[in-house]
Amino acid sequence: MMVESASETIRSAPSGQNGVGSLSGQADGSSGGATGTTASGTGREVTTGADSNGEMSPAELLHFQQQQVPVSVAMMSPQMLTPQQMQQILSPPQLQALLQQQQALMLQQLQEYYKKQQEQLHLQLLTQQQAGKPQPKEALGNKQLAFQQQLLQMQQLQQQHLLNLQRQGLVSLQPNQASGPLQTLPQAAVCPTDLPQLWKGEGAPGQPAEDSVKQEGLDLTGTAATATSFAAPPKVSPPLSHHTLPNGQPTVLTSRRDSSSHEETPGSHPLYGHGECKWPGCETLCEDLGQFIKHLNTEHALDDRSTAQCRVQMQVVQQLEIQLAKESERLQAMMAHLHMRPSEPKPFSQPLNPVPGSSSFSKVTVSAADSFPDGLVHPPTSAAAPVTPLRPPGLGSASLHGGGPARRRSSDKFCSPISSELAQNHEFYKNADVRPPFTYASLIRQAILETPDRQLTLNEIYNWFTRMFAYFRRNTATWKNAVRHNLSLHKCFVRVENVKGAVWTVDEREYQKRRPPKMTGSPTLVKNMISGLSYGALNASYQAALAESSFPLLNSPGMLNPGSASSLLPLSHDDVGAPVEPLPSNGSSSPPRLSPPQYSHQVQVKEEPAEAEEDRQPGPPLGAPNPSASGPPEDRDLEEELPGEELS
DNA sequence: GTCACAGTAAACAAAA
DNA sequence: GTTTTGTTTACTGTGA
Repeated sequence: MMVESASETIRSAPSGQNGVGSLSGQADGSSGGATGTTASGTGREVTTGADSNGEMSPAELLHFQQQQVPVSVAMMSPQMLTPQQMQQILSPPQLQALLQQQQALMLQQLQEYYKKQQEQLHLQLLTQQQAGKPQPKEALGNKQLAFQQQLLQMQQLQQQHLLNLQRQGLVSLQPNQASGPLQTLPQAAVCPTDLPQLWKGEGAPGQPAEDSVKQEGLDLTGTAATATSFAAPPKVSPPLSHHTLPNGQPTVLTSRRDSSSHEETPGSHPLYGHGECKWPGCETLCEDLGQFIKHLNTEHALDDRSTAQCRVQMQVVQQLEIQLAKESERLQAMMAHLHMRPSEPKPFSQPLNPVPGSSSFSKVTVSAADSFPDGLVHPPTSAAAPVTPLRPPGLGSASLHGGGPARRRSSDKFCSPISSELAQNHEFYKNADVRPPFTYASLIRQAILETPDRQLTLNEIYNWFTRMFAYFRRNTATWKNAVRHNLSLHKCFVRVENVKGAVWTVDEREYQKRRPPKMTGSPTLVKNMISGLSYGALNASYQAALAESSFPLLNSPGMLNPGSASSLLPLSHDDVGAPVEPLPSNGSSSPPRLSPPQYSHQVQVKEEPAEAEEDRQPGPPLGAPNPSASGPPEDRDLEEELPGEELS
C-alpha cells in the first residue's frame, strides 16, 4: 500500500524533532563554496600579516602588535560579513569550521610572533649580559611583561569575540556540554586550544615586573625550550572542536574546573588525559598514570617556573571569572529588564498583561532559551520572551516546543504582527533551533512581502526560510513539502509565470479572507488588540533594544519602517467586496518584474472563483506588508471580512 | 462531538 | 534519468 523505498530515504530525518540529526539542506550545501573562499581568504590575510613583521625592533613589534591585535581579531571575526550574512552563507558546521580555522591561524600567528619576541629578547639579554649592563635588563623585563600583557589582552579579545559569536549563535555548544550558563560561559569563552597555546609561548605573562625580571633567565630558557617545541608543526590541534572538553584546559587552581575534571575521570589525574600531560604547555606523552605522576613530579615540581605558570593560570581563571561576572551581570540586567526572574525556569509563563479570554497565554510555557543552541539562558529577543505575554491573544506563540506540529494558527491571519514579531525575534529564530510560531502560510506570505517585488520563486522562498530560521535548516524534505503544499493549497498564493520562471505572489485579499480564528472576547477587544496601542507601547523597549543591536530588519523596508511606502501600503480598503484596485498610480506598489499587461495575461490562477480572477488583474497582489504598522486598515478588513465568505 | 485549520506524508505529473 | 516544482489527497492533531 504505502510506498516505502523512495519515501523512506526522505523520511529518515524528518519528524520535526529537534534531534541532532543533521540534515543539511540544499541551501546549506550550495553555499559551501562561498564558505571555503571566505575562510581561506581570511586565513591568507592573517598569515601574510604575521609574516610581514619579521624584521622589526622590539619597540616596533610592540607597536605592531598593538595594531595587529585588533586587525587579527577583526579578521577573525566575521565583521566583514555580518554574522547574519555569515549565517546566510554558511551552514552551522561550516561556521564552526571557519571559526576553528581562524582561531588556529590566529594562534599560529601569535606563536610565531611571540617566538620571535622571545628570541630577540633572549639575544639582547645575552649580549647585554656580556656587556655587563644591568639596567636594560630591567627594561627588557618590562618589555617582556608588556608583550605578555598584550598577549593576555589578545586572548581577552579573542574570548570576547568568541562570546559574541556565541551570542549570535555562530558558535554553538553541544547541548549536553553544559547544563547552565555558569559552566557554559567559560568553556565557550576560551577555546580549549587557546590556553595551552598561550602557555607555550610565554613564561609568565602578567606577573609582576620583578618576578619577570627575577626569573628572566629561567623563563627565557624555559620558554626558548618550549618555543622550539612549538616551532615544529604546532600541536595546535587546529580544527579541534570547541566542544572537545576539558582535556585541553588547564585545571590548576580552579575549583570549578577541578571538580569537573575530577568528575570526568575519577580514576585519573586532572592534568592527565589522552595519554598526555595536560600541564599547560607540556603535552608530554605518558603511557600510563604512573608514568605521568613521575613526569609530573620531575618536570612540574615546585619551582619558580611552575609557580609562575600557576600564576598565569590564575590570571587566566581570573580573567574568565571577570568575564563571567560581567556576562552574568549583563544577563541579570537583561532578565530584570524583561521582568524575568533568573531563577525561574519558565519565566515566560506569567504574562504581564494577561488579556481576558486569551487561552493561548496559558500555553506559553516554554522557555525558548532551553533550546537555544549554545545552551545559554538567552534572555531573548526570543519569541517566548516578554513579547509573548504582550502579544495579543490568538496571536500568541502557540508553541515553541520546537518539536511537534503544535504551532497553531498563531500570528497567522488576523493581521498578525508576524512582521514585527519576526523582526523582534529575528536573531532568535535565526540562531535558535526553535520552531517559529507561525504557520507556513504566514511565513510564506512574509517571505514574499519582504521582497521589493513581492514575488519569489519557490527556491527563494526556501532560501528565506533557511535564512530566517535555524529550525528550517534541517528537515528540509518535510518543511519544503509543506511549503509547496501551502503554496498550492491556499488561494492567497498566486503563481505567476515570469520571464525567469514561475514566481509566487500573495493575494492579500485572499489571505485576509481566510477564516480568522474564532476569538472569544468582544470585537472591540479584538480590535484593540490588533491595532494594539498597548502592544506597541509595551514593545517599545524591545524595539529600542533591537535597534540598538542594529537589527537589520528594523531598517529594512517593509518591516518596521513606518515611513516606508511599502510598510504603509495598506490593504486597500476597497478591496473588500470589490475588485482589488489596479493601483496604477501607486508607485509604491512595488512594480513587479512583469509589465502590467504581461502580468495580466500570465497570471495563472489556480481554479479560482471568477471574482478573484478579476481582482488580480493588473498588478501584483497588493500587499499589506506590515500588519503591525498598518493596523486600522486591517481592523477594517476584519470587520468587513468576518461576515463575509468563508473559504478554505 | 463536530468542524475548520494546520501540519505531515505521500503519490503523481510536468518541467527543468 | 534525476531533480525540482507543483498539485492533490489522506490523515492526524489541535482549538473553538
